[in-house]
Amino acid sequence: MRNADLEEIRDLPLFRDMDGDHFGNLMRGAYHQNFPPQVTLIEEGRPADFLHIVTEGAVELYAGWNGRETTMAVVRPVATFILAACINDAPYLMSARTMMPSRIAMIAGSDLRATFARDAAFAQAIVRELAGCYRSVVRHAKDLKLRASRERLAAYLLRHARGSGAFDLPVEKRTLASYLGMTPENLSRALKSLGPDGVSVDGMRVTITDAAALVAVACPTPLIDGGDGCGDLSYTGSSSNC
Amino acid sequence: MRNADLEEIRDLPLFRDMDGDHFGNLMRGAYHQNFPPQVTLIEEGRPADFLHIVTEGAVELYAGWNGRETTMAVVRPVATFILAACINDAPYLMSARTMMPSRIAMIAGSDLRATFARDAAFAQAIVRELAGCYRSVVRHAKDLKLRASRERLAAYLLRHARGSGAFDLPVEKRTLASYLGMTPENLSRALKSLGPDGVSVDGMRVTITDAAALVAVACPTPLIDGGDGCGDLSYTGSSSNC
DNA sequence: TCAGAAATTTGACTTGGATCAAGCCCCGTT
DNA sequence: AACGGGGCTTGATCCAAGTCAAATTTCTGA
Repeated sequence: MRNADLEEIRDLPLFRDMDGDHFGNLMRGAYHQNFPPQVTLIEEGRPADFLHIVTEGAVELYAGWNGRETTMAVVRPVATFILAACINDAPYLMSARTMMPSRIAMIAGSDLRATFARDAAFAQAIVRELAGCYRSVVRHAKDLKLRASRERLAAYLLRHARGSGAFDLPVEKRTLASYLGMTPENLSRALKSLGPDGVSVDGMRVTITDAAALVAVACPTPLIDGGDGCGDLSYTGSSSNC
Repeated sequence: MRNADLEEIRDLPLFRDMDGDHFGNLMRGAYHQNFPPQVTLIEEGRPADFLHIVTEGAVELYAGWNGRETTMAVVRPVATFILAACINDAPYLMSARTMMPSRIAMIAGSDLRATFARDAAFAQAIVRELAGCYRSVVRHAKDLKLRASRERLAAYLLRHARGSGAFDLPVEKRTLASYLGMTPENLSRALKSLGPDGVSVDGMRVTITDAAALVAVACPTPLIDGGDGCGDLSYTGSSSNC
């Protein structure tokens, strides 16, 4: 594994505070590979053999049932995913596929479990990580249960407008639709319907023309939209999606 | 605090393996109180001062937004709740109220954080607990996103039929409806509509008259319905709802 | 640069589920 | 036994969102 990659991984909150030797051991037993787009990395139901870390590209976490499929999250560098399944040595609850050419590091789940039993600092980091992930899914569930799809979309746009009033959607619209729990057709119409509420769309480019009006639709609250960290569709940086 | 209660709490997977002195210290700083029904124990948004443990009765975890409200889980003895908020020293994401006369133990969040930083076995137990809770909410989200309400209801009934074909609903129907993300009216109609699919209802009593037919509707799968532990509406025993 | 494929949008239509409004039933109280 | 209240059911209606189909734009690869 390249030194630059090792440093990036070491910098993650998950690994930052752990013992250096332990980190070294963990990484010695790790793989690091390039994958083309649209490759399935993980299939739900399979035993959780590896903790995955995206170092380049982007990975979609999704779940299926009875012929239907839904996007649960998108993971961007540098971040880990499916930590929880590895810790519990339980089957993955979500599948994962690359969305573009990606570079993925894989750490054996057994090594992970052995290490966190020995390294208190690592165990603490895992605790914080998992607690953050848990809260992130709770927010997602609240979003789904408490808001209508138009409101979810409005809130999503506000979460991503951060300061500047214009930004590019981080994923294809059909993926966004799936993440928000609606059909692409409905997303398209909902976007248009938000025109009078201060949203203008051109391709992937979204401009908030009237933040106050949009806020009135979305009623954003940190208890749903807030981030202590990981989770949302475009999250980039040092956190994980379990 | 009564010795019997202490032992019950000590028996939880969360506290079982930790150092005896640490457990003692934790409990010395803890409260244990009786509450009448319909008392609000926690309001979402408040700082997470205490880890709560139900030793008797039942507690509803719910969340609100913009005048709407939804039930997220019901916690029964002996189990903890809102662990994640305490660990992260972050605001509660859910409110909690007693559903009947209940007895609740409360452990100061600061004690909790101090102890898990010092006690590796405790940290490990927390890791497992949180991983289980995380997976439980992921299942809930998958249930909401992938199944229609009739299918969710069918799956719920199968989860609770465990062996015998008849059981009593563990909560009022309106609470069940809210948990399943539908209105009481819709639940009532959905229950009736499952008649031809092997469900007969009399008040709180549900009888599965044709499990195969119901399975055909629900398509149950461990990746949504499975339990590695906590979460569901009627879960009783040694686990938690973070 | 162009052909073909994929993604998005639009339109017409259907439907699952919400809403509103009675009415019913169970149950504990007086 | 009558009363009252809450929860549950039923019926009528409405609306958000899904489905199906076709047109259009965007992207991609030869």
